[in-house]
Amino acid sequence: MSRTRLLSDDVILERAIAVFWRRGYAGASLRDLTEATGLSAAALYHRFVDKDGLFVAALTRYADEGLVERLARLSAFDDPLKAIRALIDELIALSLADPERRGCLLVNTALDGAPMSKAARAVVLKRLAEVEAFFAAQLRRAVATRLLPADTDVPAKAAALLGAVVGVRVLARLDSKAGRLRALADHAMAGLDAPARSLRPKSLQ
Amino acid sequence: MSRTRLLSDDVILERAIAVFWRRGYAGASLRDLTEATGLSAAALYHRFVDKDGLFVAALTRYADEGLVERLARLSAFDDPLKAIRALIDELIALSLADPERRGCLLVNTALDGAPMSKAARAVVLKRLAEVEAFFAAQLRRAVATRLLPADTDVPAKAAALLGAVVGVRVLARLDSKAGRLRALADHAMAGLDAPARSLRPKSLQ
DNA sequence: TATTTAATAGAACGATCCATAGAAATCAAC
DNA sequence: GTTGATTTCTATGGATCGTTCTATTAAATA
Repeated sequence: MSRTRLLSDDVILERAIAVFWRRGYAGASLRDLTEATGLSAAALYHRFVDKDGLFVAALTRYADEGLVERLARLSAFDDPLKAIRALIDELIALSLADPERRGCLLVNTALDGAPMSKAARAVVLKRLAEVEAFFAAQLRRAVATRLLPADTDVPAKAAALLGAVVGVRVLARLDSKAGRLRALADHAMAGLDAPARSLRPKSLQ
Repeated sequence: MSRTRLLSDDVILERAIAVFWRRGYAGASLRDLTEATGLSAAALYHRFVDKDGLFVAALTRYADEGLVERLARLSAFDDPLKAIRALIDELIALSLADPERRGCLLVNTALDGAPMSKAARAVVLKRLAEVEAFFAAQLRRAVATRLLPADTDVPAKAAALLGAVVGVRVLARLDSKAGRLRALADHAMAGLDAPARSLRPKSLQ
């Protein structure tokens, strides 16, 4: 009963993601967005209310696209530790494959200081929490199958792994050769079956 | 032979740092900066040429203030591994002590997508490289004194530690209880004397 | 075909952006 | 007190910001 849309939401968001990814929220102007999407500002506003609405939609789609399938697929691995390592390796490969070195839109947004909506922040928190939950689930499996010691502090290790992933994504934005990122991954995995002990200062024990 | 300055560069940069830290580069308007510093835009431009000049000066001062003394002091530790751990712990304490949860200005800037000068990016790269160099130096000492195995891959481990620090700074911006950050630190230290082995997928060895 | 309804574009909005020009203010040297 | 150098403020420039108004287009329904 109405005019058909020239562009699907999919296409628009795909193009908007590229802009936000490259420029950040505050750095992405409406002009950038209209040029990239091929839609007028009025049309964008008609669909997404305002700039922040478009941003939240873009963020959500970015996570849906890059995270959901990946976590589901890796969760099906027989070896939970290999699932963890595979996730990190895939994110490294993604980072290295991007000639623009844009890192991860979610992580970039987490550090974006520009004033933005609570909704946008909430998306970031929720999606990173999904990654952490994935790690926790795999670690629990690993403990259950005795791949890791029974006294493993699963939440702590899951948080540490999330930190490692974030580290990879940030370093990937700087310059970082492939070797550095892999070193980070190796280090993160090595820390799993090596409970903190000798290296921890006495004062902190 | 001229009019005396109302405010020292120290004071101005201190206040400008607070603005850039809270808002990011693109998010910090000249209005924000003039209000925070108490100086007119013209006066700021007279001293720092343009917004980016002020930003670079602020970034540099931020690093000089937070990094130089700290790295020098910790380098004097007898135990190099304790020096590493102390740096991480101090950064965690700093992160937790900030009620605004602004993280680290250098790391935030590294991820800031907004168009900014090469000079600003260069400052970030240089200062984070200093942290990595500190880690590398301590690791070399640790190897020399047999605290770590002789075959330790120092550059790889240094990069991994830098990644851990970055991870701490990012997670600290999200919500992150103290426990999560300490878990990350524990994990990072644990990975040091545990060379990657069993957990590394066969395909990657 | 006429009507309805959503999607779109163009033009313009006020606000704010970064930046500058010119004058006023201040202090040291003479 | 005059001169000269420098800092500062006021005022404002043009550009761009995010947003909205109005009108047009195109498809679905009647």
